Amino acid sequence: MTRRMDPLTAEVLDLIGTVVARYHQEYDAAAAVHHLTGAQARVLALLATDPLPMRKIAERLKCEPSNVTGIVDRLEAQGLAERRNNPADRRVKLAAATDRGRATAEQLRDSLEFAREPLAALSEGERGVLRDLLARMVR
Amino acid sequence: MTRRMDPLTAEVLDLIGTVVARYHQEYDAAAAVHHLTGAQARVLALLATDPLPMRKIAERLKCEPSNVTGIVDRLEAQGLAERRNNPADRRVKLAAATDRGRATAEQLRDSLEFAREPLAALSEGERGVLRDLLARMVR
DNA sequence: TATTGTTATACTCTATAACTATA
DNA sequence: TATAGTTATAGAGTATAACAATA
Repeated sequence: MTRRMDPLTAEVLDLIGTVVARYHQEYDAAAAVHHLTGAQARVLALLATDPLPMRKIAERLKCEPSNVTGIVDRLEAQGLAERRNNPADRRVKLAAATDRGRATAEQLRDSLEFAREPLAALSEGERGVLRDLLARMVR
Repeated sequence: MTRRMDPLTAEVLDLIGTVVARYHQEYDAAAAVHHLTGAQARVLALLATDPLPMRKIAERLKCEPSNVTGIVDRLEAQGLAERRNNPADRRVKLAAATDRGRATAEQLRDSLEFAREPLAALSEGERGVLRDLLARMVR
């Protein structure tokens, strides 16, 4: 059922594994500065753009809705998010970032060292090439 | 203390975020086929190459040594790994993959859909460019 | 009846601290 | 004393199943 892959693809895959590991380290460290876990920071980043029903957050995170309850609870406990009722459908609760939550999300995004150190090693032209290749991979 | 980043860098960072998310989905799904969690699969992949002291595994995973105990316990319970004594230093325990463990690790690696579908969208020349850019990012 | 969010439960991963057996 | 591994503990994320409120 499995298939061998060519050496170049294996090499790229290995590098992506390294990038993935590095990305998580940096992301979690940046989140920890604000006393947030990675999952909490990810949800806060989602809410910073727009309020979202709990169910939609679960879809974005690709996890079960029951898990979102706890994550939003912890954001709420830190005053970074709040739950709002939806008059149009009273079953729905909208999670929304507070002003402090939005400010934290912005700081978090701007402080991602990952964006600077590793990417700074590339010229602007090379970053453009990288963008195009990644975009086609992810498409 | 934070600094704005240029739009191109932000775009690349976003793409990397997408790649990271996709990578984890695929990796965890591939691991689940073998009744393994992501962490267990990662340790098994390490052991497939060479036996390692518990302490070294923790360093590679960048986690505390106490966590490795449980992960290796679960691999051992499935007959995929075993602990061996080190005669040279009897404090050390070497975790080693069993034959079944090595076979599982190989299947796991070859079954990584991530390597095929997204990377297949690129030509061999493009994969080479991607490898070089990622290698320079990662150093 | 179906859907939204929550609660209850159990498992894994994580860090911290204390313990053991070696060195 | 110091080091390797374990145990104990607590917090967080995860899936599953059952539940209340609402549609």
